[in-house]
Amino acid sequence: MTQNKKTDEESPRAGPSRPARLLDVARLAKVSRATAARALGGYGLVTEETRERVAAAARTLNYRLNEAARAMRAGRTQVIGVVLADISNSFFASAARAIIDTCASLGYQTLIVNTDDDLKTEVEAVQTLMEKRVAGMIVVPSSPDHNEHLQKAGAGEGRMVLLDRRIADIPVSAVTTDDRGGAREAVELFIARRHTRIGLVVLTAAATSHRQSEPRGAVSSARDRVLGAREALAAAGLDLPKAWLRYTPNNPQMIIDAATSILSADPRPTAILATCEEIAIGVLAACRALNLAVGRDVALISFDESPWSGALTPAISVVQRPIREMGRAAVNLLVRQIQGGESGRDVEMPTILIDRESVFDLAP
Amino acid sequence: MTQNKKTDEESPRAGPSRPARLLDVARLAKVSRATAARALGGYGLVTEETRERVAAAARTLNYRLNEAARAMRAGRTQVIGVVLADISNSFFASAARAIIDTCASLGYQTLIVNTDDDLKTEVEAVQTLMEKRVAGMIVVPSSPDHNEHLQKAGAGEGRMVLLDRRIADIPVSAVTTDDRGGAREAVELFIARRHTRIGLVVLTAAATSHRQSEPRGAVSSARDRVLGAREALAAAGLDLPKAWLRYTPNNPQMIIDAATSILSADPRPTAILATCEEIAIGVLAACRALNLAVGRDVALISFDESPWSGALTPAISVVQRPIREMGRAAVNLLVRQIQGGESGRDVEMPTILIDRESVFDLAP
DNA sequence: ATGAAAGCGCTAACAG
DNA sequence: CTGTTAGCGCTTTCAT
Repeated sequence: MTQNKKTDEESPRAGPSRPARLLDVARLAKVSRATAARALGGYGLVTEETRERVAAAARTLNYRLNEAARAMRAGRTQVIGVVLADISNSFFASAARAIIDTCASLGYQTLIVNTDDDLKTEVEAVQTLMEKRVAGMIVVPSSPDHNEHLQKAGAGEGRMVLLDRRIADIPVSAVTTDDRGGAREAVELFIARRHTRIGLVVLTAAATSHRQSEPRGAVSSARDRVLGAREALAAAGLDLPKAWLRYTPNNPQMIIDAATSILSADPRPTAILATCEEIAIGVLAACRALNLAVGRDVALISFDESPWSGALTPAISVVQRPIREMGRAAVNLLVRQIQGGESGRDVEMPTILIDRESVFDLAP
Repeated sequence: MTQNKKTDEESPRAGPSRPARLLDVARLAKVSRATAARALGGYGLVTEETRERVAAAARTLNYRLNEAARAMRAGRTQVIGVVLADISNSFFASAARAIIDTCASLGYQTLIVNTDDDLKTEVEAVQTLMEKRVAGMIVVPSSPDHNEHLQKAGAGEGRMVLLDRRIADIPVSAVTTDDRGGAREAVELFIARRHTRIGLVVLTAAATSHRQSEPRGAVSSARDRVLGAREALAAAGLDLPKAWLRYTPNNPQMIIDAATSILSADPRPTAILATCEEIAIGVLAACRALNLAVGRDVALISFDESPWSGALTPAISVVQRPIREMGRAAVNLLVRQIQGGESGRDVEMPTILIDRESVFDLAP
């Protein structure tokens, strides 16, 4: 026991397989652990010469910081939590791609949770992520009303950024798109092509069956798109009868039913705005079943560009949103909050209307 | 300093916000940390009565194990790494959904890395994940040849399961589908509908420009699909001229070019098998540009069911693969390896041919 | 059956 | 400018 001081020296790690620790680096560089930490971490005071010796030692030993240890010490991890409805949905998948890559480039891991737009699952997910001491989270909120869990998480230690959907009156910044403007432009295009009977199929997590009136829990992006469409309609003195507006949850058959119901109205609309890719697919399916030709009998514009929209015959016109940029922006905003403590302000990104063949001109 | 023993007792954690530690639970239950750990962890010997007292204490304090501390102690995390080409691709997105959910239900986090099917990126990703001490990884290998990095990771501490693609001669189990059988059935359907000029567009990460001959780095799934198609062709005494077979990397324009080139051959095939969704989209686009109608001029079968395949006019026939089940199986296999030490064997799942309208009957 | 105590690898407050 | 040292919360011998 008297020789304990030398124990370190006498027990080099067994086998070359075991990864080097900070202590190993310090020893090789002939400095203390503290100095090595300072040199590597780039904080505190260290001579240039020492710094280099330590760096060299780290390189030869192929040293990599043990993140578990750091996380434990710091009481928080290098993980960013992402709470979204469903990663297999193409919008979220694209956003996730951007988020993951941006996080990786900034040294963060990304932990993804699917909620299927269920509020209870979301609350639990946020709770769990806080317990896991994530550095921050990016949340696509499933509801515009219930936000206590977001308040709590966003206000406290855990930083938060909302994606795709805003929530009024809470101090959490959001990255969204100009959904209202996008919808307005889309409807304006219909009108310019002389359509006057214009229908809307809207996806909402909140709707439990297809309905005409706006469901309570409609999320900001859905609401804004309806709002924008109504604006354009009103500006042209056009009406939006209840029979031409349907809300539907994200279920293939229910979407088809909603679209079918609109297209079976008398008179039926000659143009339809679909608030997302899933809706557009449902409209396509409904048209098929009703033997209506998109681009000839029914004009169609969908939100969100996807790989197939330009490949179909007719090619589908879309309101394109900068999904990758949104994901990137969300991460940057969040990381700035984590590191700098800045609150950061909301970001709203522009949409682009891509006019293809699905919007035909309705001769007068 | 003499009173140090009592320090613990005298300093309850500041504020109720700070999460409870094991020590807090132990104190409330009037046992030592060790006993509390045993009771909660369900190992070692503990009286039933003590166990219950500890459980109750944990419940009242809302205790949750600090994973960072556990990870540090254990030298490994509760994280499963997933290395795939691109999470925004619909096949991988669906697989990821299943993987994430299954992992979550088993208490694992999922860390996803995108490689864009680039070998160098993949090698780095595997390396990084090992350094992060993940419990195991699920890899979609970008190449059938270069596998030293997988060998090293899979053989050592880090457990590994391959997804979607096999690699010969390495002791790492894989979850795949019967791509060969699927392709065979697809071509047999073409033949049953009296098609004799059948073309193939194949996606390979390895191809640098579209080519007729099989590129060296073709991944097992791509190779098997070609193999299956050739089998069916051969069984019917049919030929596959070079002009009707193209390999292309995953780039929209290059895919369209490949499809266009096949459809411009003289004579041109009346049926085309697309090895994945992206290829199908490219074929659709090429047909559009060449003014050829799918389902009338060109029969089409694609691998992988997607939301739009049934909604198009004509509805597209597909070789459906059980993507969710594949993801689930991969996680289960991996976790069994992690926990039980079992090696686990390869899993090959069946495909289902869904016959819709894109395969018309070619009257003799 | 239970408790005391020794670390896992890292950081930071403090002393030189 | 550098070293000493004390933990972060958990697990796991080794005593009792």
